[in-house]
Amino acid sequence: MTIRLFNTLSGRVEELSPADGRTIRMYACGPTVYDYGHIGNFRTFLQVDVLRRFLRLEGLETRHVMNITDVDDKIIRNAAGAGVPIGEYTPRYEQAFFEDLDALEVEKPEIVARATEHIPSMVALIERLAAQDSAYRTEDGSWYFRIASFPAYGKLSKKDFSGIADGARVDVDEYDKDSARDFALWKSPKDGEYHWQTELGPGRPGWHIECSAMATEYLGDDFDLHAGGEDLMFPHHENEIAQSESASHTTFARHWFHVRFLLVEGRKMSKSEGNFYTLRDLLLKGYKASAIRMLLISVPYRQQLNFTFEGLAAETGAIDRLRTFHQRVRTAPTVSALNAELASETARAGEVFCEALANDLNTAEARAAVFDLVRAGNAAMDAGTLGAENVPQILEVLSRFDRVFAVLEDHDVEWTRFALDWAEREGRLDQVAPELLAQRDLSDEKIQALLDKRTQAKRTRNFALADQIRNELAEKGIVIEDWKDGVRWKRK
RNA sequence: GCACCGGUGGCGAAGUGGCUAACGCGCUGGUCUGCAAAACCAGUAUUCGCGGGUUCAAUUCCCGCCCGGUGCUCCA
Repeated sequence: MTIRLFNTLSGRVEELSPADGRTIRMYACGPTVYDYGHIGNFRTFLQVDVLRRFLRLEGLETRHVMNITDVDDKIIRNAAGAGVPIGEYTPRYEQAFFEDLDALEVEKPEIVARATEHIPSMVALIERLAAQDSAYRTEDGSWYFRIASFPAYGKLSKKDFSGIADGARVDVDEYDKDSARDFALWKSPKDGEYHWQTELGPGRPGWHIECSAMATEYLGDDFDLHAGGEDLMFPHHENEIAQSESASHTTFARHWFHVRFLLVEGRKMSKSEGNFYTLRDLLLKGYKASAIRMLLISVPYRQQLNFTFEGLAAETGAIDRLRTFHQRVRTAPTVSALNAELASETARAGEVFCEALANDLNTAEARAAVFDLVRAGNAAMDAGTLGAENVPQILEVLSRFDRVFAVLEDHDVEWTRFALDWAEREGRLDQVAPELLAQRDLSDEKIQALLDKRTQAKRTRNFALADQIRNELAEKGIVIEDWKDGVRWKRK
């Protein structure tokens, strides 16, 4: 199937295909590991995950590189504040980042590259630029990229810098560089800052150079796709293009994928608005990892998603319904005759699912197709017309769905427990929802004992006692369901 | 201020120059139940921010306005 995706560079929806016919070589800007990731960060990583999962569903391979920025101004500042070297400061946040990705079922890229482990590649790239006068050194020993040397500058973000590129020199004294727009490739150390001794002199890399160097090292001078949040378009990605193409004299990335920012409760997310949430904040409030994933991927990546707690609750319900259906299809009684109408609805759901994703990753339409199948399937099961042959067909579509959405398998309880353990270690139990805290002291055995007591009460028609036990458990977030074959319960 | 994107039912949203405007959640009713819960079924926008225009026909195209968001000195 032809996969069509919006390309920021051309401003149009275009076919995405691997240059070599089978492997998509892609680079996605990763995190700066100075703090815990927030839901805005994760929307981007999740949408890239949806893309790579879909590419693989379509039979392509992926060679996906993600960088870890483990040296930059914020890290240096925070590490200094904590009184530790940056090499001791960043690993815990990098680890936390990957734990969060695990909780969100984000597949790990084939290659994860740390900036601090690729200094020689960056130095080599800067030297190549310097050799052709695209880079220059300033008084203090820093190196800058000369934007005037790259006429195409601005082609990604559609900005016109021709006025500057004309060679008109801006005030040199103020910036100590030739043009105000020129950006740092290599920063000389200020009073005792951490630095590397290199052929360029002592210093540390600028932010943009790490991505250029690592992308090229693992993917070659030109590759298929480059991804990131919309804010990175300018200047970060523009600068990557300038550096890389100046050095290689070929196209850097052919396709550029940018994920839109989200709103939280209708407002832009910011610490001052009080609507800034990390993944862990939400888990401790009692929201499930799967619901967070579902909400963040269900709105197509170019739309401005409004992230709300009501939406989170809605997705929890939607996932329950899907999981219940999945289970029901596997265990429902069947008849020998194929339900032809259901078979054709199943086939259509499978087709629409892939077509929607192939059409610029329309996740909303894709999941709608699956819910259509859920309704049709349930109706057939209610009517007792589910054919034995219908079952594998439906399961195949669900499997297809889940290879991209990854929400059918229930790992929610373990991730919530993980977050609770983390909160305890960090002394953050005060941030945990009371319901979750109450549940912590409630072992499965205790719950079972209470349920037995309730069943006994019901048997003697002592409904007042039975309901009292049910209410007590409900207050602690334990939901009871009386089924024909016995009592089931779950942690809400 | 300049540039770009969006404004669809109670909420999140898909979509299209003309077919009953998807889907999820919620809500209402029903089946089931001691009552619930869960599950299932049914119903739930004469209408797509506001005003004008183009057209046989606009939510869908154009113009203006209002509102939200993003970028314009490294926030996904």
